[in-house]
Amino acid sequence: MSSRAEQKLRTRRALMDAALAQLSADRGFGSLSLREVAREAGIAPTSFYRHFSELDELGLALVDEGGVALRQLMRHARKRIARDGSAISTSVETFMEYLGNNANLFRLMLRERTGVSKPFRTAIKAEIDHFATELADDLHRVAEERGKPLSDARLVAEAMVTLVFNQGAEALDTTAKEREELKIKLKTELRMILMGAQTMARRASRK
Amino acid sequence: MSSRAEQKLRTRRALMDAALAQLSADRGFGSLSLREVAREAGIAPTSFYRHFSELDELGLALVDEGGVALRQLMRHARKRIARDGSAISTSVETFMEYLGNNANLFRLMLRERTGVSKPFRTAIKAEIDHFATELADDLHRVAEERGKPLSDARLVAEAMVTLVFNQGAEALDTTAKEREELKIKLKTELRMILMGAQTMARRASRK
DNA sequence: TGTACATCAGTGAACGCGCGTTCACTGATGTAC
DNA sequence: TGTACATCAGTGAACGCGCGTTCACTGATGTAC
Repeated sequence: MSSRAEQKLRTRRALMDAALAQLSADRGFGSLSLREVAREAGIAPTSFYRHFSELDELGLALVDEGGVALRQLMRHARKRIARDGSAISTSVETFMEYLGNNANLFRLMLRERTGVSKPFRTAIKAEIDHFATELADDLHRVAEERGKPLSDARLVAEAMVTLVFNQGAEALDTTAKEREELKIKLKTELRMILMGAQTMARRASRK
Repeated sequence: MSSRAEQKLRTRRALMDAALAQLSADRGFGSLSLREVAREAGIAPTSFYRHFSELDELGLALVDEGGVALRQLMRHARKRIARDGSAISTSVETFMEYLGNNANLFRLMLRERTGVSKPFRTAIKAEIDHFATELADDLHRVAEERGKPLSDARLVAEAMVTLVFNQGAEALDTTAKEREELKIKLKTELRMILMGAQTMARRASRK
């Protein structure tokens, strides 16, 4: 690649990093300004347009990266589960690890998922949907392997994803100690859903 | 009350209603401006300060009203449950009814619950917390009455509230048909949690 | 390898806009006597 | 009941500010021959 093209990519990255760096519990993507992001990235406001046609386009590029992180997370969790067993506990641990290592990326995903911009909501919903679908497949497969049938794996997966993401959002700005408590709560909640779904499946087949 | 004081209250209400009226799927409280709300309420921008010291103060007044709506909702649901039984189904129906009748008030609560302003988050968390506490009490009481012990009623209540509020947020901008499907999903999810919690309690006591 | 030309990331000045907030004011309503 | 004064919700002009976006430009990098 030409050094000019490389430099362009570097500036693009600087813009995305600058936007990410501004996010916090009290700062959403919606409150960023193009001028501010450019300033933080060290370029003139007008140069922004060499990389994105508007600020939201940068945001959607970040959402894409968030989707990549989610898929990595799932791959990683599967490997660990294959090694250690204990699907729920390992999944929660892996999720919380990723959360900590990509705090602002997840912040963006978690907040804009229910945010004000339709393109953001749509893009993030698609990523989470994909996540839920993979989880549903896993649940189904494991249920077959263990001979413990499950009622409505897809619905179980969606409920789990809802709980995981909500607790994740809470975990973002808490102390390590509170985070440990959140993990325990979350694991218990997930186990309840799983047990409930197994019970419902058993009762349904007994009829 | 003096007619002057009455008039003041009327203007205050007009401001709050104007703000509420601007909310939608694509419009959060954070994107409102003081000037816009005043314009919509039919007063000069400067007059706004006769009623609130800043826009957020108006928003927090709306959150208070949201809290009142939540408590009404719970009272209403209890009455209907006492009459009709079927706690989960009746609760979900009542919740969705309230949601439809106070769409923008709930929109505010649901969105700002994870929003960018700390005072909003704190105030809404307190309202939802109160809601969860009451639900936990109910769950506990019913469990005793029916002789079906429950593992960790508070945690069950929190998980239920999370699921109800998330599906509620989704239900706000859907067709009547999709909303019916959401209700069914939600009821099933709540039953799974409840059953799971009962199963866990039984297993724990068997040891 | 050297030269002439094309590309294009980054620039700085300039624009019009809606914003929050201040200020001194007006005039209807309320109150004291 | 009438009068003189106090209160205060609502006003309009004015301010400075940061914003997104346009434009014609510069000069380093890339390319064709």
